[in-house]
Amino acid sequence: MSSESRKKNAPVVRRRKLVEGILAAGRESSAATVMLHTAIAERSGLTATDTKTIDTLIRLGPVTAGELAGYTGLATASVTSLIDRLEKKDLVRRARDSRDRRRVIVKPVLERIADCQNVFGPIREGFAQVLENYDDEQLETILDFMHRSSHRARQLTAALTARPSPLVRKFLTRARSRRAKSS
Amino acid sequence: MSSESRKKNAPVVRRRKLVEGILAAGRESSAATVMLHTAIAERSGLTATDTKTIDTLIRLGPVTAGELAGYTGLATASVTSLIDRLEKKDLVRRARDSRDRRRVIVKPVLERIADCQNVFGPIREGFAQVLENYDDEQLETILDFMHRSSHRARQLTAALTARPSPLVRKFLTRARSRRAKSS
DNA sequence: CCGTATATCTCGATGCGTCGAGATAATAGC
DNA sequence: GCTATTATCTCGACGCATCGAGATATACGG
Repeated sequence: MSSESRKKNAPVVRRRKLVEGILAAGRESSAATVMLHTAIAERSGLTATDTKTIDTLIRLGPVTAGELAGYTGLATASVTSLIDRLEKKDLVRRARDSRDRRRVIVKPVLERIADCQNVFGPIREGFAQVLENYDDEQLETILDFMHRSSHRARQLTAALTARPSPLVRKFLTRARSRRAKSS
Repeated sequence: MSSESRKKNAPVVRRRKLVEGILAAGRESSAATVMLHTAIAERSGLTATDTKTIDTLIRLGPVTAGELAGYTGLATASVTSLIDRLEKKDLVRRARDSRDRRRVIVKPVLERIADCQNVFGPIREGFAQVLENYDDEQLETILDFMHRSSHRARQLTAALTARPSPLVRKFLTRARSRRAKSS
């Protein structure tokens, strides 16, 4: 954990600066990431909710419409039209659960998604180029860092989305939009 | 730059795997980032455009309303209400250009922004913790990587946003939303 | 001064995502 | 089989960001 105590002396300052720099760079970087994703979504004619949903589906695989409502925090009615939108673009497909035929299973159409993100062609290549600047050991570090930081990002997201309770959340949402109007 | 030629042999495979892993992790990570930002924005009652604008202002400093229209790709009417929204929350302030009093200079209220992102308190701390896993040299690598990759992200965003010409873009935008409806 | 160009704003309209409430279909218990 | 429950969908309405067109204010050239 802490291995800075046996260093000379100024190194502590150096480290502080490093950490500071990375945190700043992190903000820049995530802003850039968001912009990039926005651009991609716009190109594909997707909304923020759409891309969020697709990301979720990629991570979790097929889920039911109800579960999607849970993950996205949307009303079931909204989820229906969300699925409609995505299905129209063939990014997901509806399938009925054979066990419980009321259920709708939403499956991501991975080829189409990857394809639609063939925007990702140039992007992939672009980032691959960036990686050429590092040796294997450094890449290990980077990989490890990405895992850790994205894990942490998810934790933080969950904490923020923190629905104190499924119902209170509704209440808060309403209060929020009202506030925005009146003020 | 390239120092892999004097390595043994199987390392090539290992490197391919590493790069592959990082690219995959990168997608995961940026998805997580987007989600986190969405959550933050929602908490603050901001729209995607709002946060994008704020990011722009942080990077560029004060700009005129017209320039904002350029950067965001919005109509001037939209920019007006955009500034209204942000000003209402005191995240930006209007100031008249003394040289040309027609101009409205939009200044980010950095304290308020940082404050509003005091959501960033926990976030900052969260990521700082992640950094404790690495020694100084590794942090250097990470910092360098973040700079390079966010720079690349901006390039790619610019390429995507690529307005073939200021006017054609309008046309494309219209075509896009129309497509979404008819289909 | 006076007309033209520029920068922003106002206003009314539109599109889109979301929601609540009720409808529909399928399951589960008795 | 009948009823209560669950999962999703349909419908109508609403909020909000965006837009186009015209209004207002300022700058610039003659």
